Amino acid sequence: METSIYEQYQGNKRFVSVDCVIFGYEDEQLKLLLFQRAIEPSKGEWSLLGGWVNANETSEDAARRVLNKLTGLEDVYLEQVHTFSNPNRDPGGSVITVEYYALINIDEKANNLIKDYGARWFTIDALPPLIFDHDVLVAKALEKLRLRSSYEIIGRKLLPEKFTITCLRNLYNQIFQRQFDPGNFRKKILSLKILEKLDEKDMSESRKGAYLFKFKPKKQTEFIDPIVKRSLS
Amino acid sequence: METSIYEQYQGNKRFVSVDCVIFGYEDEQLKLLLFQRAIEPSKGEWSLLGGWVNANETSEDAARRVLNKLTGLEDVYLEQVHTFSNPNRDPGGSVITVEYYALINIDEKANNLIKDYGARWFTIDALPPLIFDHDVLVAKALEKLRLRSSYEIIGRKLLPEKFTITCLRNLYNQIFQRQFDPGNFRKKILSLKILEKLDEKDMSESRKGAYLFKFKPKKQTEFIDPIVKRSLS
DNA sequence: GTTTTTAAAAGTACTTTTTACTTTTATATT
DNA sequence: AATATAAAAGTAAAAAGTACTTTTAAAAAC
Repeated sequence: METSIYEQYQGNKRFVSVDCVIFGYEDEQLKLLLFQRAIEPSKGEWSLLGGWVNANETSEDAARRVLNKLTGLEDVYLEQVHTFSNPNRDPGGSVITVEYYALINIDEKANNLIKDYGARWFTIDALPPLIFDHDVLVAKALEKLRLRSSYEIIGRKLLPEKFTITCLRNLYNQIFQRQFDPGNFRKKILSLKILEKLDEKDMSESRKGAYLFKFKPKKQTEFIDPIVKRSLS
Repeated sequence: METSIYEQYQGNKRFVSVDCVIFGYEDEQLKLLLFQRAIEPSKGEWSLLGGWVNANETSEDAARRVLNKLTGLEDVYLEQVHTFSNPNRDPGGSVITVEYYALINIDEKANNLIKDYGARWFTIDALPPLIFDHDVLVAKALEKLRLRSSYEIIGRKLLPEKFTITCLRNLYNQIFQRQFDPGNFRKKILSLKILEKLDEKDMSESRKGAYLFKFKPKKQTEFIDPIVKRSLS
């Protein structure tokens, strides 16, 4: 099947892996799921969820496969972040890795499976030291998550089905590590008309209670003006 | 050097290549450099510039290496776009490719070298059929170029050192395939204070002549508010 | 040498969006 | 019935965006 010109390069074939930066949202905190590495080198240290890409699958297939094995979740939201190919990044061999971030709703049965693998959720401002270049991967994923969040109201996959505007705002506060103005945030979000107001209220946060919303079915009007302007200025 | 756990996976090693979407700007047109593929399969058909990633280099090194070989240019602006890993995307073998786009100034000596390789510049709205999934790669690169151009005034690498505002506007017209309002574009660009007005004028486009500008040294104030708002709306 | 022509450059008025607030509201708790 | 709380609505000023018009500089035509 492979032609001769390809054969000459057999010696240059590389290991290909995926690494997943798994974001979750729990207790009003943006969290990240980390694992204690099961194999040498650096066995036992904290790392992102990784896995090999088999010869007959795409890197995204591989990411879904490892995510599913560890959490049981299907249909996880995945976005490719970047590919790292420094031959020395992994002391175990010349591994090229394709990075993804995943957004998952922590309030799912997933947590049981996660425990079996010695995984733990960490808040993003208190991460332990990570193996290899995984701190760089985390930074890159967060950057990409911020970029996406500024063009699209993410939350569909991180929040429970019903949520308050305050809850969504808090998620954005976490992602951007700043405090959005409650009134202005509400006005902006509602002006996008991507949420549907329900008759139910959440009474846990105030006397008055806050109406619950849910996302309208994903379709048109998904992308918007940047939520956060002035990228750097 | 490689540990046993890695060795088990030798069979899953993959060919790794890079593909470069090379953008240039000439005759007020955004162009793309394409090559007639030198090896089977699909020999002779138009394709992006590609090459193998050697075991001891990063994909970016590889991209720079092949770009330098074909154009003689150093310090080309490169941005990683996406990684494609469908095992069937290349009929010649299970090749995973890391895509980059490059911005180069066509008015350079490069063109001589380019000719030796049977390469040609095509305007982006009149591309020939491309091999494999290269049309997808082109679309992805253009999308990324647009995203970047909306946050940063690109042009440093595509335009000659001295240029008029009209010239920069035309580049943006090309990138976004729309007509920006001359007055508003000028006002916006100048408000960013990233350009330095020169005493020279370009007299080729009008009686009055247009002042030439150059980019201020790259430093602060590189990222800006989106130039193009309402990503999709 | 005056007029014409051209695109550059500046200006203008209007609309929309953002920002930093204040006020009102609904309801559990005191 | 009064109080306290965060939700929700409202408001006014500033900034930014948009769709234009006017003025300007200089080459070319008359």
